[in-house]
Amino acid sequence: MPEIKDLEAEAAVINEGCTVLEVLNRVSGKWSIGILLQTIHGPVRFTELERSVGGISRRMLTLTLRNLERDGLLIRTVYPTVPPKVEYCATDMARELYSSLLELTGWAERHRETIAAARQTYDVEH
Amino acid sequence: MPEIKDLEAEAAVINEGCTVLEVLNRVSGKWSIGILLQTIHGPVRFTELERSVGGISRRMLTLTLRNLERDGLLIRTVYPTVPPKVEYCATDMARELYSSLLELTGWAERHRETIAAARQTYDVEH
DNA sequence: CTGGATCCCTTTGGATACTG
DNA sequence: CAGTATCCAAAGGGATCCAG
Repeated sequence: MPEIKDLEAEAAVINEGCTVLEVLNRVSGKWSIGILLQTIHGPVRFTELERSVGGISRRMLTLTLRNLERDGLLIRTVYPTVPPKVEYCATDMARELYSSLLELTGWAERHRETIAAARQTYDVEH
Repeated sequence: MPEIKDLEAEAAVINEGCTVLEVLNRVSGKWSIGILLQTIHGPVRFTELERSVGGISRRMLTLTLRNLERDGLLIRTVYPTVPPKVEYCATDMARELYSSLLELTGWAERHRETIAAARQTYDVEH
């Protein structure tokens, strides 16, 4: 069915798929987006995050912050005071990513009912 | 820092975050996007997918297909022949989702170098 | 051909205690 | 305050065998 040209396009699409997956892996963790949300309006401290991101454990907070920092989505600033003070703030790149993610929110809202209906149908038949 | 209005906006943002997470959970599996890609240009058979989506096991192919079907992203058509023939095809809703996901590809490409640099910096410091 | 069922390993994430 | 270290439970996913 597909011509040569189509196969080339197909290969490109597959590459796109890989990239999409890479992006998703950056933010698909259980807590990544929640943390990003909190840091997008300005610097936030560790303990603040621990409270505002409900239910997260210290370990996962640290791990997620490290990953986001490593991907250049978060800036970590240490103030050498006693007691220590550390602030996390989203980068411009992260804010831009967030905008793209809002696209997905739009999609979800537009199709909310269709999805619910599909679930309904599927579950009835199984 | 935030006024009342801002807190309201904040609450909305948090909800958005949840919705984004819901969407991501639909396609964040190891294979979901790869499968979606293959079914977006037309009906594809089970065995075709098994071959074209490299490295996937039968179990995961079945599971992922079921999830995508349940979310209304895939239509499963059974032809009551011998041997059986089943075709999977992306819905319009899925195609639309795919477009939104391409936004993320765009983001990734625009910031590819920045991300790599951040990785570099981070890894050197740790 | 299209799966379902089972077993097992790896990864992810939670709870808790400890430290500069 | 801001983590690190350790242990443990749950989920994700691969390999294999079986069935309509």
